[in-house]
Amino acid sequence: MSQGRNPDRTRRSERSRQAILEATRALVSEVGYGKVAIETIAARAGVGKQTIYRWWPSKGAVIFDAFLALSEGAEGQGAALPDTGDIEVDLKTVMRATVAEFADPEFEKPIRALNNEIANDPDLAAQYREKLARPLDAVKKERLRSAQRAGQLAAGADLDLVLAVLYAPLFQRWLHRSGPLTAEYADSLVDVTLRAFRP
Amino acid sequence: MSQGRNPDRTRRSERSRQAILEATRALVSEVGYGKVAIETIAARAGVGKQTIYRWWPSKGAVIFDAFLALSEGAEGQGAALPDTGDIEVDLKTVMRATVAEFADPEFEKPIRALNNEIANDPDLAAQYREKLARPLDAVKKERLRSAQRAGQLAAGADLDLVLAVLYAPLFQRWLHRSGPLTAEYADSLVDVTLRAFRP
Amino acid sequence: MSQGRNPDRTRRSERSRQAILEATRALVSEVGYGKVAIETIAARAGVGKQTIYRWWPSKGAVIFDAFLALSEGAEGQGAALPDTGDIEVDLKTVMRATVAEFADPEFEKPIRALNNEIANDPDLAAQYREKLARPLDAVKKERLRSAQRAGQLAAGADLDLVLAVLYAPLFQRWLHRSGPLTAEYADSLVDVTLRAFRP
Amino acid sequence: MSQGRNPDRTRRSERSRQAILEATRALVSEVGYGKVAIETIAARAGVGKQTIYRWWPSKGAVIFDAFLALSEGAEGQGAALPDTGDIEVDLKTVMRATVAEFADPEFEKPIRALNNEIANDPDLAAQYREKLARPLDAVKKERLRSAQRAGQLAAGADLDLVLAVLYAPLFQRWLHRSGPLTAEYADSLVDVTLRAFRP
DNA sequence: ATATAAGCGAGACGGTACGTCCTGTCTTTTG
DNA sequence: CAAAAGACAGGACGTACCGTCTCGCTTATAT
Repeated sequence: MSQGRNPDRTRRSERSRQAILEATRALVSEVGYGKVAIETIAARAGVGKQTIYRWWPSKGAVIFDAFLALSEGAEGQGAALPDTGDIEVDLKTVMRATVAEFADPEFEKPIRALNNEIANDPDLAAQYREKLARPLDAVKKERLRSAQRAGQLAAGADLDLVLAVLYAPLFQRWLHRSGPLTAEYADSLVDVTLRAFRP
Repeated sequence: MSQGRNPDRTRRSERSRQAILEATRALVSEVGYGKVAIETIAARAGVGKQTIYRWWPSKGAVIFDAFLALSEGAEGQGAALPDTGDIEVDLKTVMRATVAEFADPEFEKPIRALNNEIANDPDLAAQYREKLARPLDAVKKERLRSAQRAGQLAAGADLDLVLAVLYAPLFQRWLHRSGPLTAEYADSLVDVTLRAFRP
Repeated sequence: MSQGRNPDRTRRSERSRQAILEATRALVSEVGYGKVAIETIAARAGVGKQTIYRWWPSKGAVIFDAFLALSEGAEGQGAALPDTGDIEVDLKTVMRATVAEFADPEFEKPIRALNNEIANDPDLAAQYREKLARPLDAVKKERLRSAQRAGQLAAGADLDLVLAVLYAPLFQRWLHRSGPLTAEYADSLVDVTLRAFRP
Repeated sequence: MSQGRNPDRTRRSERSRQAILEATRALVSEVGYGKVAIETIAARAGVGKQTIYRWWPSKGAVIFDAFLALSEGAEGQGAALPDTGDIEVDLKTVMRATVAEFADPEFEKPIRALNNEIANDPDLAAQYREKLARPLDAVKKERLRSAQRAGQLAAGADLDLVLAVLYAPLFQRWLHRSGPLTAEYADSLVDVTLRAFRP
């Protein structure tokens, strides 16, 4: 199906849309989720408030979109996980990177903001799963399937469960600040997972 | 938060304190976390706003206290986990109960509210860990240690990690609504965990 | 405002013009002057907002035109005042009719709206005087001149002043609601005027 | 029974009330009635918007109060009209002063604003009549009664009607800008009135 | 037993932000 | 190719709460 120009007949201003998302990103990073006001976004974006309310149902939706849009390009490029042939090595590489990302104070506020929206709005959660989580998981599962083929992972393993065991503890530790996010922790999660799902 | 050791120290009105916590619980259940206003709590509790501000630093702290107080009794009573001698059976019992609790629509809003506070306020997160999570974890670890002694669990297993692998996937699925909370899911988490940490 | 002498000059849509004026009249009657919005007029008239802005400089001008247009026909027809030969009788007839008109709740809102525009916009006031007040006054003065010729009114009387004494008290009483608008009041104004200007 | 402290003691801030009225007066004079915004009044007065909405039902009421308050002192002092014994001389003095006042461009905007409110809000009109118009009329009627006693005015004259004939034409000329406000016009109104109501 | 001071209910205050409405301009689409 | 449809930046509306600040009143020591 040809991509083409957008045949949809909305008269929506792309310029304003971009300005709003950009201003939102900037403000969330600067003052944190709770203190971002629609009025401030509008002012910063040089946009009338109505233009925001016309296209988004809530502040949460704007913030969500702002960061969703940000990640939409990345996902296409970093399409595949490393595959050295050794699943343990590769997972540790990936998990350590994830740990580092979470630990980066720069991303702290935006990620918490995004998470907040997801946790409190079922609609946004659904969007998140479909547009962000699922594609990212697909990439990871691809690598896991490769490991299954290589006999490094149980053939019958439920890959969603594998991912949950791998990532959920890390996520929870970050969310509740219940412990330090270290490379060691990343490694031990990989170890546990591989032990649980070895052939 | 909940008052100090010496109750004679202050002239704080216990009646007002209870009314505030009770009103807060009711309001969170009725309208959800985001829409609870201090003014509404005060009105519902028949209390001046200042009485709230005098004793709690933020709305989050009130909500947090409201539910912390609720759980404070429970923890003492249900002190120990079942111990039939079979760790798999016992964990499945406990996990299924947890799943049921999360799935209960009645507790949906309060637990999300509480989680919200924890995720966004490091101070409350610390309190949560110390007053709620740690005691509950201690009880579970006790049962795990019993399993270690019985040779059903690796002797050297990091029990915090065991609990993380057991509970975090469930928590994340609930938080992000990424799947149904079923007894089957509970069971598979127990299976995975025991496989990862068998002697 | 109402269109120029040469109708071929512009490509203005007469259909739209009529629809706008009609919608304006309806809305003023329904919700009163203060609450009539250009957007509502446009919607009701099935017209783009721009079509209103293209031809009128302000909301006041539209409202003014709407009622000016309404009176434009009437003035030509009811060209002359009754002339029974007795100025007192005739003036009382006319004044009682005026009182009745003002007292009609149906015309309350439109007349107040029109007056509002006149009182607050010098340009509209000038138009009003020229297009509405002057012609109407001319008709009345004609009758007064007839009375002068009949020796019922001082020959040198300033007819503008006569009309002012006759009508201004009535107008003010209506505008400020400072008293009831009755036939008796109409009569006493005629009596006073004739006393002041008898030959 | 001792009077004591004021029992209907509201907690209303007199300071804020004054600041609001003062700011309103200033703004009406500066930008005219139509462009005064509640938000601007609040900002100028250093007051929260709610403090205005708490005590006044509408913008009109604030503006009305602002100018009512202004006139409240004056009325007590300038209690009596001049009484030289010659009603014609005294009325001309007073009417010329009134004409001068209306002609003063300084008072143009406030008086028009006040009139606007009265013309469009029956409640404010009632207040106006009672608090401003009636007391002022009472003073004038006192002088007219003195003239009746001196045989310069018909004993049975309806004094309200006398005042209407005297003032209404002037008021209407000012409101609709239908002619210049001159001393000559003032004089001729006095002449007409005295002719109509001579003994 | 009495003053005295803290805590209390109440609620006004200066503010910030909300979400809606309308203005007057500009752009796109349609008949 | 004119006009409807309607998006846009801007800004005021009136409401809801924030967190602070008196008010009088009650109550519970600490003289």
